[in-house]
Amino acid sequence: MAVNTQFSIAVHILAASGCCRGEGTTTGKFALSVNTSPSFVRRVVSKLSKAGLLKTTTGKSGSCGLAKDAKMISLLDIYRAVDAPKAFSIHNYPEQKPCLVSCHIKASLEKALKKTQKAMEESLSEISLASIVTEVNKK
Amino acid sequence: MAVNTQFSIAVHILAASGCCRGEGTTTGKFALSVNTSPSFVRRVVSKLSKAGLLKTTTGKSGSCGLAKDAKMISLLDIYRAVDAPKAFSIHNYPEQKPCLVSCHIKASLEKALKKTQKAMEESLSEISLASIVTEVNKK
DNA sequence: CATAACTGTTACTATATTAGTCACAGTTTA
DNA sequence: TAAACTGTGACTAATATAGTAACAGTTATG
Repeated sequence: MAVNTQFSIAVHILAASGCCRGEGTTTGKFALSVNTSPSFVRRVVSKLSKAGLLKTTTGKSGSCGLAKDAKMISLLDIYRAVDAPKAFSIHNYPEQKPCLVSCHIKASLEKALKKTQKAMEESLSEISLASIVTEVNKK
Repeated sequence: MAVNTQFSIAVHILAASGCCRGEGTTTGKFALSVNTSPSFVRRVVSKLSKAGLLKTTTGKSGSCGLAKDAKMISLLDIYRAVDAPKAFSIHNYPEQKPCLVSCHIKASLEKALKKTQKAMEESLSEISLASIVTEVNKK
């Protein structure tokens, strides 16, 4: 379970908010659709709301709706909103002085992986929520 | 700790194997350099060995050495050798029949994320172990 | 005005993945 | 034959994440 699924849950919630206009788009309904607890959904919704992707109204008959056009929301926006962990993590440890590798590998690796992270984020930025919604509706 | 650091440790080990020719490249030495236990290093070494990236000799004065030229080893090779987790994981749950999104989102998302995973792997394949070694030696 | 039905948030528990440790079998050199 | 390696398996510890419950705050509606 130690794998972050918030990103995919977030996409699900946003897609549902985009598709099911009119019907009750509440965290309770989402929880059923995603098959998790309303509380967990609310936690994700809260992040999306703070990131300006989702607009929520409180009170009775409160609901969730996209804050902007689905075309204007990329998967990268969602990725950042839930602040998913980096693709790679570099192990951290004190440098062992006599060892050249031990002292310098971290910087070298970080530099290299920054490129990879960027490649991934660029790819995410090219996929819009709208394309996901279209795909879902097509079937 | 539920973050996979084996990849970066693997790179460290391979870099050390490339740099420190001659000196004792044993799992014990690596453990000091990486600041972890010899046993854990051996587990990673074992994977790298099976993947054909590292050549080990057993017995007294056994050691580790690159199985091929550092130029011929990409970070993608290493990534695959330690079988690091995918960049994204899609949450799994039973489909909720009446909900269109619940039934179709998974396939749509998988398709989209496959692109991203591929972008990441392509980026990794463009970085060679040799470039890391050069970087380390430069300093 | 009271109640019902939402969101937003905190605190706590359960679970799964990963690293760390120990132990020992197998191998090879001296 | 002993010493010093690799290779593995079993077990424990640490930690990130999901799951759960409880409650405060908000708003529509009778």
